[in-house]
Amino acid sequence: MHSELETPVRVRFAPSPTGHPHLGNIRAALFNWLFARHHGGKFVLRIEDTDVARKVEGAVDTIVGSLRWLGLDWDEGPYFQSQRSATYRDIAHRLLQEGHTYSCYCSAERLEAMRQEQAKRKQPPRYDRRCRNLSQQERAQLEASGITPVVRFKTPHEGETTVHDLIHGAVAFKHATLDDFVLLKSDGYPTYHLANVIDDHLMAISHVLRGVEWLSSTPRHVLLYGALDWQPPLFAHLPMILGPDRAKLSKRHGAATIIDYQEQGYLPEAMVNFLALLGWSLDDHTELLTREELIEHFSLDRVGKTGAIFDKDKLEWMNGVYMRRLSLDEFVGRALPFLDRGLPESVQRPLDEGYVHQVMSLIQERARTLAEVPELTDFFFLDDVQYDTDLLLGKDLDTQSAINAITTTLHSLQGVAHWDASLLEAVLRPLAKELGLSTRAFFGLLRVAVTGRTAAPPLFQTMEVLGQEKCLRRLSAALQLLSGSS
RNA sequence: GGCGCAUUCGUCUAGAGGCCUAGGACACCUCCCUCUCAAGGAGGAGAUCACGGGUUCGAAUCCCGUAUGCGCUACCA
Repeated sequence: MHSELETPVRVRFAPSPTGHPHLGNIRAALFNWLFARHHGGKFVLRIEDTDVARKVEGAVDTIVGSLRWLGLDWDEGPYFQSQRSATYRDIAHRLLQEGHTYSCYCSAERLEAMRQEQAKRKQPPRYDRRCRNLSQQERAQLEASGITPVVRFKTPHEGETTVHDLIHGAVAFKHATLDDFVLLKSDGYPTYHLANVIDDHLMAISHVLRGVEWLSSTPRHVLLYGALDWQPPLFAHLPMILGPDRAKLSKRHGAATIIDYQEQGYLPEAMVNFLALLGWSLDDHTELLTREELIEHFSLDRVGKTGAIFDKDKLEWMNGVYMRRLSLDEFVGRALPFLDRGLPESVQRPLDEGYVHQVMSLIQERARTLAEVPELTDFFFLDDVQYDTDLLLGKDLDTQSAINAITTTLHSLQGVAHWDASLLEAVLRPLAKELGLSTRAFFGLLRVAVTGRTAAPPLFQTMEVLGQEKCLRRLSAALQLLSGSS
């Protein structure tokens, strides 16, 4: 075991481009990044694209895009394992010469049949090592038949390997429960086990921080390091992020990729804060931490062991907090793309920036995500508002008094010279009294008339932003509606 | 089936033998503020610390079993 003082911290995020990175992957990336930044070390990005068949087009772009969006900058890479085949072959060759591996000619069909047989007999499915002790002659024969072999590792039959995990402590695995795993596939590409060990060593990775689903294969890696006579890195297996059903998070659980959250209007800084708290905590009360605080305090010994269900409600709350903390300009800048995309077609583009500013100042503290900004504010941008006439009438407001109230309001507002919130309030509040209506009923009526909805930003400010002309027009329209229905 | 890991309020978590009649946060409920909605403030409900045995004067914390969940068990990563 080496000390942290002598070895510079180098960690890596090594996703495979077999799909878009989901929250679990990204959380692993975040922890690696935080660990690197905390220790002043390096964060390396490596793409593990050794599975040609499962490769997904565009996945690398999403990986890069996700990291960029969250601000997880890397110091080296991306390295692509698909471009390092020669290295893996060389080292596999060395392993073969040193007697740590052997070629296996078994067909997929035979392996499948073997596994079925084992399952039937309730035996653990494991390669039966048929090719491990082939005679020279048998080997030559198989070689001549044109079969391209895979290369397997000679796992010791006896003994055990103990993995020293920084989070879980010592975990022992009996060699008898491991099988002769494949190092080189018949297509010439290495398996994860080989490529991962070689690259981590060659790239001088000091700490491997990865999901706990890798814990079971770590003894194989440790065995490989031993065979190569290399010093293994330190391991830390991170707890899993679970779906609401407590199963490993996947596409089945709906929004699982980080890009989904970007589209749903979450702020990257909120996302980082939230993800950091999934499996890590500072103390018994701190929930909100800036990126700098996260870097300053992050440590492996405060990483938990238990899988965490992703709690979207809490994310929403946290996102709201971050949205409210933004300066108005900043908020407008972030909301603009969502408005552009989310507002009805009928709204004239480009949006008037000054007007957007005024509107945004009214809903900044009300929105929990950027994606809900358009629906929260569309009435500010539309020419007319549609709503159910019934909304105008409350429990203590009949049609006649509503008509009366709006008519009076229209009169009072017609001549208002300085259309601003305080003046509107100065005019309308006394009016409620005159009309014998509660402010609740009266302002509620006006709110529906002017915005088309029962929940909106404060009435007077809303009216100020909407402007005199639009307000009067909508008030008149409400009057029409009421007259028509009576 | 085998191997491994995990198990504290619905959820995220604090807790590293006495500070715990278990703390915080989200969600939920009530009240206050109030023109509605948010935000904010004050309260509330919510966990026999999976269960059973030990160890100890004393256990959520240590040990051993059991149960449950999850992961791995591929020429996937």
